[in-house]
Amino acid sequence: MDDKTPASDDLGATEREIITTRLEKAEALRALGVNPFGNGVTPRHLAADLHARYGDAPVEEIGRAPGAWSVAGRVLALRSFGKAAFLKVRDRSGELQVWVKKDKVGEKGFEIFKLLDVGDLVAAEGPATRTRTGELTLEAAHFTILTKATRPLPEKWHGLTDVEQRYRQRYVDLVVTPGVREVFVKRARMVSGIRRFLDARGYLEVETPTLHKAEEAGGATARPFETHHNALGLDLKLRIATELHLKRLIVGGFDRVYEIGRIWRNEGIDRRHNPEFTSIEFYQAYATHDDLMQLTEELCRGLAVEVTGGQVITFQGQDIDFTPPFPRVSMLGEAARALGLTADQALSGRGLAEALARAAGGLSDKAEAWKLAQAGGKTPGEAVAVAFEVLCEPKLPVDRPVFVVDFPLETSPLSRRRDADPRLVDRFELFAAGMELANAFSELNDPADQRARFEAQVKAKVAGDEEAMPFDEDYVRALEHGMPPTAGEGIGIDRLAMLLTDSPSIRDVILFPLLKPRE
RNA sequence: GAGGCGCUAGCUCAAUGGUAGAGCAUUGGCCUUUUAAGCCAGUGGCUGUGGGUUCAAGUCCCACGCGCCUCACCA
Repeated sequence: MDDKTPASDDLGATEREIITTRLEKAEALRALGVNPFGNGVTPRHLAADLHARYGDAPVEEIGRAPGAWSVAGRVLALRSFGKAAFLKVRDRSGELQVWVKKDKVGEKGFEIFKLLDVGDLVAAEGPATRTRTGELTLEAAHFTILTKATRPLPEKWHGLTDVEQRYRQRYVDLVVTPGVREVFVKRARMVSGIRRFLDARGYLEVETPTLHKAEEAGGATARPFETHHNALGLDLKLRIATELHLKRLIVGGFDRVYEIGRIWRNEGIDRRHNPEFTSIEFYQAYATHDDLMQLTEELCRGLAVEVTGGQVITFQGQDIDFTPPFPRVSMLGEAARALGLTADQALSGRGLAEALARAAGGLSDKAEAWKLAQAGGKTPGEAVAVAFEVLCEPKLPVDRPVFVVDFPLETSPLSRRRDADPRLVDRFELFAAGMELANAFSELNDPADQRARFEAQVKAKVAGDEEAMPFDEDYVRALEHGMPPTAGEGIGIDRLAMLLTDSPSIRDVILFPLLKPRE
């Protein structure tokens, strides 16, 4: 095979033939004076412009004002009849049928057309009409090929069904798989909706470092990626959260800040986890976690309406009603109840180990039972969190988003203690469809308390907890300068996008999800 | 990290352990109102990779690779 064919050794004969033929057509186009990879052609219209102009107008009405339209896009289907053909052309706005006829486009235009393959990018100009089958159509007076596609698209009817290939070759997936493009359009609309929502409330969008020194890589419980700066000879970690820097900015006087950005966690991959994902964190001074609950309800309802058109969305067959207020479920209360204890007994640890063992004995799932029994050796707060996760989380309502409230102190190293009960913190998590979507709390701004919490984290790390936070001395120093009473929240953008686009896997809402290299 | 399932033509899929097939695409021919266009005739394969069992392996066994699902970890 000649040296113009890409990676010839890897090609089967069929594919080689297709590519070779298309490259020959590209040469033939050059012979006709058409650059098969030219540029400088700007269409004056979009497919949607014609649909908007004519709507359902009958052919006679279109004929009275057929216009002079100019569009460009990718050919998705080609039905040819010798001296005429119908093309399905798609641009960023939608699809439009283009009718190429020899007597309209002329000898040369038709010579160009004969070198067309499905997948090529073309430009067409001419009046609008409606064909006998009723489809709005651009009847080409001028036709040319702008870009020769040298590889074929997948089969027109079934498209690409191999999910691995869809993720690895997203450019093909976007062209041929119905709905994929819409998912990412919706995701973009969702993100811009969040920006508008917060901007309208006086928030400032900021950007904080993604390269963290070892002591900065906290703000969440997760294992970071490690990297290295050559010139500084400095080991660095990729951020696992934006939290600590954003709160430094609250100290600095930006009373309302948010950051939408990529974070990285060096952990497993599954339907709900990608190693890099996008979070939004926002912090509001002079607010409490109660204020943020209301804000979250308004935000989620608004996004549901904006992206799906209604307050009741459907996720994998399950209706979820985003009409506020969302139900509140007490982590402490429900966990204690499931254990047959009072809240005070659970928090003080009285009879807790026995209750955990009893509950574990009643479980058929051995892994879950083990997890529960192990919790007996932890602090009461940690045990309550485990008991809730094992015994209560599966029973959360499925037809509403749910706020889980009343978190124990021990699992919340950055949260402010509750005034009424310092064993608890003013924190909530938002759950929907079995996923944690958001996590928020009134922020701890007492530097001495924060110092103690960090010390506890360091102790846990020494004891083998790989996800415990490092001691961020500079963050404590910032608090010593005085952080106003503040509430903050983080939302998983990807998971919210899954929900609002009814996508079962996080890979369906990430354009290029991480996959192992082939071979 | 563990278990289950999958991997055959460019794409979508077939094939009791016995000569690897079809549709679409592609190539050639016919066709100026089609909607997965149609008709005729062709081309196209190291069956994910490497071992093994067998007279014979796409098929059975082992290992590996990649993916998906479930679980663990996690948001």
